[in-house]
Order: sequence, then structure tokens, then C-alpha cells
Amino acid sequence: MGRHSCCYKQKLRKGLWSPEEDEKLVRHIAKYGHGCWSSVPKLADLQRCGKSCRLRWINYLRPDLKRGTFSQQEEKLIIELHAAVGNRWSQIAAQLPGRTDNEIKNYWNSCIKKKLRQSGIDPSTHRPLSEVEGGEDKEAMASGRTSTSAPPPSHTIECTPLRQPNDDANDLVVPSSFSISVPDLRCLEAGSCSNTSANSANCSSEFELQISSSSGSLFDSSIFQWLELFPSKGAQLHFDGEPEDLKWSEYLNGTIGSDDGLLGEIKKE
DNA sequence: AATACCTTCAACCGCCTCCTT
DNA sequence: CAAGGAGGCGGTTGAAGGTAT
Repeated sequence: MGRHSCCYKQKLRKGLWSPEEDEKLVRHIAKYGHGCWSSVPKLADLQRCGKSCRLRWINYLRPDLKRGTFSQQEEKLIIELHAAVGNRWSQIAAQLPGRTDNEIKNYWNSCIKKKLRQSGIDPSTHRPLSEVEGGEDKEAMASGRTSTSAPPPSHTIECTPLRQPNDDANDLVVPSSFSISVPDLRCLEAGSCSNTSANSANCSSEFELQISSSSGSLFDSSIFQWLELFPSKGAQLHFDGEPEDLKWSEYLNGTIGSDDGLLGEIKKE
């Protein structure tokens, strides 16, 4: 493949954008939309390549950008999401409305990494520094792009139900223990789900988890919804709310909640 | 006040995947 | 099926501004 074709073209400006260029780009997109990015520079009378225009729009000119410093809540969410998906900035950005992947990446590299190290946590593995000292390439572990054949991070979560089987009218049948295997956390992108193993066509606002049981056939090879962990309809696992309402802290810290109370305790492997 | 060093962040680079031809 | 265009992504760079000496 090699370089993008637009990069071969000569006489294209590089470097910082001038206010005039910004104005041209904004005016063009406001009027016509971006359409095909490669044609934007010509139509908007800009001496830039299409990729440069796209980047400028996405990272700086888009009207829905939040900008400004990150809140504590946002920072916490970034750390939690990074622990789950690694350096997949676009997926992390999808959970933070108004923030761009570039912005989050920069914030991570300049601030969060430092803070985590100062508090004795390895920013790549999210484990205590004492545990990972002298280990393997930690940056590579966190990055999903270090190898073209590297599979996405997969999480197997051991669950011990707090609610006993058939202990109430909801008649939920829960095995004594079960595990949740998340084959590809990339599917946790807001509003989309393209990488799950089955039934992905109808999950525009839902996410699926593959669940296998350690104590019988009840949960074997079943697909459950991610949106709420709802005990009254048999073996369905979902969470309430919009994708951004997912209880990440609970997911990562070890509990899954639902309207009906806790159903399981999660141990991350 | 001058210089060196550090931090931030916008933008580029190169690679990947998807889609069209 | 292969080639190439286009969009998207993560890593990296370097200019600008801030802070320390």
C-alpha cells in the first residue's frame, strides 16, 4: 500500500493551521459536509491533504468538542478504560463525549502516566510497580498494535453469584460459579457492536458477552446481553441504561450491579 | 535577564482495514 | 483475486509556552 496517495502531491502545506485555513475548512464543512475527505482540500481551496483536513476537523474544529481540562471523573474513566482495552484511544474516546482520541492520548502520556507511576502503579499493566519491575515490554503489552497478529485483549472473569439459585420469585437459575469471557473489548464502543461472535446484527445499542459455565450446561455457549444483569428472565445478562452508563468501575473493581441488587462478584484474571 | 530544561499538544507518519474496481 | 483508493488508528515528533536555575 505505502503512503496515502494525497501525501505524494506537491505544494501541500504542512504544520500548524492558520485561522484563515480553519475558517475555510469550517465554512466548507458547514455548507457541504465533509463528504469524501480527499476532495475537501480542493473544494475548500486548501493546500492541504485530505487526511490533514480530516484530522484538523476531528481534533480541533468539530463543534461538539468539549476542550478544557479533564475532570476527575473523566480521568478515572480513562484509567479504567485503559486497564480494559489498552492503548485503544479511539475506543476510550468513544466513552468520553466531546473528547478526541488524540486529546486523550496526549493527556495519558503527559499526565496520567506520571500520576500512576507516582502512586506506584505501572501505567501499562495497571499493576503495582513492584510486581512488574524488570518484566517484559510493558508498553507493548498495553498496545494492541505492537504485532499485526496479536489478538485483542481478552478477559475471562470468574463470577461467584451472590444470589443463590432459585432463592426468590424471579426464579433465576444460577450455577454455583461461572465465568464470563469477553472475546474482544473493542465491541464496547458506544452504540456499535461488530466483533461479537453471534447475533451482532441486532445489537446497535447493546453489547454481548460470551458466557460459559463451570458447573453445567445451563450457560454453555449462550449469548447474553450486556445491558443489564436482570434475573427475572432466565439466564440473561444485561446492564441498564445507555452505553455510557455502563458501570465500568464496578466491572473493573469486581462487582456487577443491577436493579435487583448484586448478582455476582467478579475477579479479573 | 538569559539560558536551559520540561511539559503540552497539534500535527504528521506509517501502517492497517475496508471497499471498490 | 489482486490492486489501489480512502478512512481510521496509534505512535511519534517538534514547536511553543512555561518553569527552574
